[in-house]
Amino acid sequence: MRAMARGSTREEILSAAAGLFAADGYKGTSLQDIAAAVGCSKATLLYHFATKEMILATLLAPPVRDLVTLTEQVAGRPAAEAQQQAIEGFVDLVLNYRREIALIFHDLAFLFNESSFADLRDLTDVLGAALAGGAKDPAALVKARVMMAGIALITVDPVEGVDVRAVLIDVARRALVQRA
Amino acid sequence: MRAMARGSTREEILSAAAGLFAADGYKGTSLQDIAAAVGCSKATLLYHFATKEMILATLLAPPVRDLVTLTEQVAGRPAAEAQQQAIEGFVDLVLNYRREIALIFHDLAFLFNESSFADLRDLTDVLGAALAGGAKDPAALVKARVMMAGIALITVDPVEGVDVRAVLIDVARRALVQRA
DNA sequence: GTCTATAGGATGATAGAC
DNA sequence: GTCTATCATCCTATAGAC
Repeated sequence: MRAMARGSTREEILSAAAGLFAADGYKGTSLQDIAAAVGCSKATLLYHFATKEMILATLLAPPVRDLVTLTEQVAGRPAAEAQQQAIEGFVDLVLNYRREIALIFHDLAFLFNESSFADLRDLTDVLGAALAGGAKDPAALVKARVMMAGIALITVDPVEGVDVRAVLIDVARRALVQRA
Repeated sequence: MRAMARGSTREEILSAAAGLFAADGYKGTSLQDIAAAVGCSKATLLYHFATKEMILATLLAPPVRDLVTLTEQVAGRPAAEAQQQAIEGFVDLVLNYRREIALIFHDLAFLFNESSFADLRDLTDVLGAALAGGAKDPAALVKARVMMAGIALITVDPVEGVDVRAVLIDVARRALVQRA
């Protein structure tokens, strides 16, 4: 047989890179790391992809494409309908591309896995339990985590003209507190 | 005067590092970058801090300390009371340490600022508007962003034994959809 | 298409003068 | 305490043989 049925080198590179980027982040992964995982040389990587960043761009192209599609679908619909569709569409998109999205947040994993900050996970688990309001089911814990992460992430890009504190508390209560 | 009243070199290093880590991430910031920002040599940095990681650890110590305090405070209280306190306490903690928390998520900023992915911000803005359900006020947009980020971040650390999709859709609806 | 070899530069950290 | 000079290592990317 001339070539292997599965996985041309190019696809093996993408697969290995996806795993390494998700585990160690983009900057935390070197061409050497990818080459070792694939079992080829760095030069081979750069034969198939012009630069390291092109590997990342190729990996992220499908989720970005789906995001474009989703935004097009919700555009111009009645607000309430668009909202429901945006919620379900975004959740599905995220679940379909877990690995690609996880690599965006690699520093989080880095921190949680560094020995010096190992307690962090325990701390957030305790806080998550409190946020779940005593509910012990996994669903409540997932919701608590979603809210912790979401609140933490608004720090990346501040918003003007709002009482951010009040808004964050409100959205967390809506999401987490049982209605009477 | 023997020494400057404000900012010993050590504190100038911490201040410069905080800004650079937040902007470019921990791995994306070199000792050289910090030294240039402070106006000293790399050797001076490493006189004050044993390693680069020690600079990060020093920076993160206060928020971690506050997180410990918060978890202690909610521990052993009635669930409903603990929940309210956890929500407010966590929001305040995040707002108090915006910069320190932002550095954890630097890859996000990296992606959004890379020219190849410049459209991403526009896309998420459109999706955020849809998630806000037609509401135009900044508060609704903040809530939409919180939910997008929170949902995206559950990919970092999957949960077992739940219908994740259903839970995510439920928490997003609770947080975002106006009640009748 | 894949390799070895290497260019050319940045990195974290150290040694030792002042 | 701060510096210059340097080490040893890593990095992305290229050149050229096969």
